[in-house]
Amino acid sequence: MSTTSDRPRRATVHDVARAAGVSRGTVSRFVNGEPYVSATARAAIEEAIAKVGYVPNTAARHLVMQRTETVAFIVHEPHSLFVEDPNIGRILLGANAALSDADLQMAVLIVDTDRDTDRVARYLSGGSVDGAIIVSARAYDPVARVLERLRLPAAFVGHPPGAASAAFVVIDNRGSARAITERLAATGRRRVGMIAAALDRDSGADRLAGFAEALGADYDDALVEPVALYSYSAGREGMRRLLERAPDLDGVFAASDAVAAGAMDALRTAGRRVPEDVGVVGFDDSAWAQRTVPPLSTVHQPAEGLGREAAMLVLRQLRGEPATRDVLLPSEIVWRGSA
Amino acid sequence: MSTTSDRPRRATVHDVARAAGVSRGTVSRFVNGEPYVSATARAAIEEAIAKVGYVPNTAARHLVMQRTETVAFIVHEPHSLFVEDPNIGRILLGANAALSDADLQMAVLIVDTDRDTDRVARYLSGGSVDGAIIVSARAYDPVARVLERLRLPAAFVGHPPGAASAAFVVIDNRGSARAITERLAATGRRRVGMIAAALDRDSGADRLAGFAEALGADYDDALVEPVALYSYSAGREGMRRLLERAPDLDGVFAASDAVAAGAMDALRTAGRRVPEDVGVVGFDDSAWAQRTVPPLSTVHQPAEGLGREAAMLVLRQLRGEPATRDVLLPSEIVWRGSA
DNA sequence: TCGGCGTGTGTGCACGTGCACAGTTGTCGT
DNA sequence: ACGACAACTGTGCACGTGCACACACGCCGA
Repeated sequence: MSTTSDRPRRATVHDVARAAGVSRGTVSRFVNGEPYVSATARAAIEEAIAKVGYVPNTAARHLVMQRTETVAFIVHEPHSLFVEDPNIGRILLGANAALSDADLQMAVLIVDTDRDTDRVARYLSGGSVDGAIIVSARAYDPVARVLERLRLPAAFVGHPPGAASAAFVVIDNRGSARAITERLAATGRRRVGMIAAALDRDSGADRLAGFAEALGADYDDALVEPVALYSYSAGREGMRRLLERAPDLDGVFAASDAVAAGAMDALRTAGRRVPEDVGVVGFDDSAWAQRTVPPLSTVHQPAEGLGREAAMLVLRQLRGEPATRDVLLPSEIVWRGSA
Repeated sequence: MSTTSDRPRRATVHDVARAAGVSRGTVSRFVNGEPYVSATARAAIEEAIAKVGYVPNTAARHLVMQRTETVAFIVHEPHSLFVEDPNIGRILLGANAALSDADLQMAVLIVDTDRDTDRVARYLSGGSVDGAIIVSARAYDPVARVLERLRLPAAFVGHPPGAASAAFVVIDNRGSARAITERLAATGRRRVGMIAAALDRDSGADRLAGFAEALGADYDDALVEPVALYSYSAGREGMRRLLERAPDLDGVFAASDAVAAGAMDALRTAGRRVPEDVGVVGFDDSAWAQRTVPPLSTVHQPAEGLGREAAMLVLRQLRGEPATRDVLLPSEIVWRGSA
């Protein structure tokens, strides 16, 4: 006798109809809040529902409605970073809040290996979701292509890869990077470097572009150290290498707060004081920023807002409203003690 | 014309059957890998599936199979902590990996407000999931009661609340707390205090019990500072208050690494050196532990393993196997520089 | 008195699948 | 030559719901 089979049979609309002495149709109308249900019927059905413990069957409803009331939240990121990067968690929470308010469910899909890609593509094709929110997709993301082929309402956090004609929500990475680099330079730094992360994504490339723009003629290729991920360990290693190459460096723009925290660790190990010897600025204003010593000067990024707005974009498409194509959220510099 | 309606009609088993010149039944058998499908039929169906781009409809399958191939991952935690606590993310990843391997989906449900509780209870009752993994449920958790009423296969990370007859996976919080407190005391500390968090949960209460056990006759109520959450800010505030009350304190056991990190911040602000003036130990061995200065001595908790084992417990129940009632995962002390 | 209308109710069909069952072949042993 | 049996295929029903449609009733104006 399996645990599954001795689970109590779930009550259906038939059971309610029988208990209330009306027909299935009337129960259905009541449940969906339609008009043309008499007061006596209402009362009888209400009581019957409570008595038999009726809850509409989701699968049956999905089948007939051709809707699942579920939106996929796709994170295209190594597992380790999903845990480490507080931004992703905050984006997820923002999206979840907006979807919950609209009574939609969220299905979290974490894409790391190629096997995951196949699994997710199959899942999306199976009609299990009405739409999708995609975080940190890279160039020529196969999942993004599947989404486009299915014409599934979607919204990207960050610029969509390739020429995808999809909605997205962003902050001005380039302008913000330029602004904070200028501010760092204005503290009197002569040799300013950058630990540039995730250059295969727009966010990473734009932050580097803004950095270069700010320095203008002073920009020096040799002071840019590219690393793969927005992670603590990448920041530490990057800083170590950069310091070897340019020991006279007196300012660093790290592509994210996690990277900056790692960089500060490497600077400390190398015996440099922050901010006396080297000024450090980051990007994101995540939980990292307030817990480094000294606290980090950085660009505040409204992570929950990004998630919420992305969810809104999907919801609007679901309602058939003309898509607001892209949303730009404001970001601002937060100056603390690290520079 | 809504965006929804001009989405291409999805191919069904009928379309495949027509294109391959066979009947629905044969296609169904092929798709589900059943025997009794001729080689010629196989080839024709395979080609037809590729041609029309067929993917089985999830909702229809769920309806007829009375199974959704989905397991809920329920986090009963304030939103802020979901982002801050790396443990939850790691538990989630471990569970997700195990479920993915079994080709099951994961639905993340975050319960914070009472409104969330209702929403989640409704969702679970709707038959949308085959089972559930519950993280950090508190005493008399209404969601846990719903689960029990529905007889839904479930597994708790940590002890289930109340007298729920559910499976769970834990570490030995009490024994580990005792061991690390003894080790801390053995470094010659005379006045050892504790910042005790989340006493309304077994994990929190057990860690306090282990602490008291270790000190034995030396245990002093006045050196225990209770705080609500396993959070950085709670740790900082708790340490501040504890230090006011007991300035002669020379050792602290913090109930989690995040709490310990906050405590170290407060100690630094108060001008105490770690570990010279005050020895600090934590619990979890999360990302926090390796990034405090100095790095934290703590209890290593196999967070991903907890998630994976919880998923396994649910999977076993789903297969109708007799439930392994509880799993105890090993934990060990990691000694670094903070004590 | 009768047609029309607004209100309330019941019934059949469709959604796309899995599965039990009933056929239809062909082969092999007696 | 004929039944038994294996290999394969097609058809009807069920899963639980929403929706279109048909129908029943009371009331009002002509």
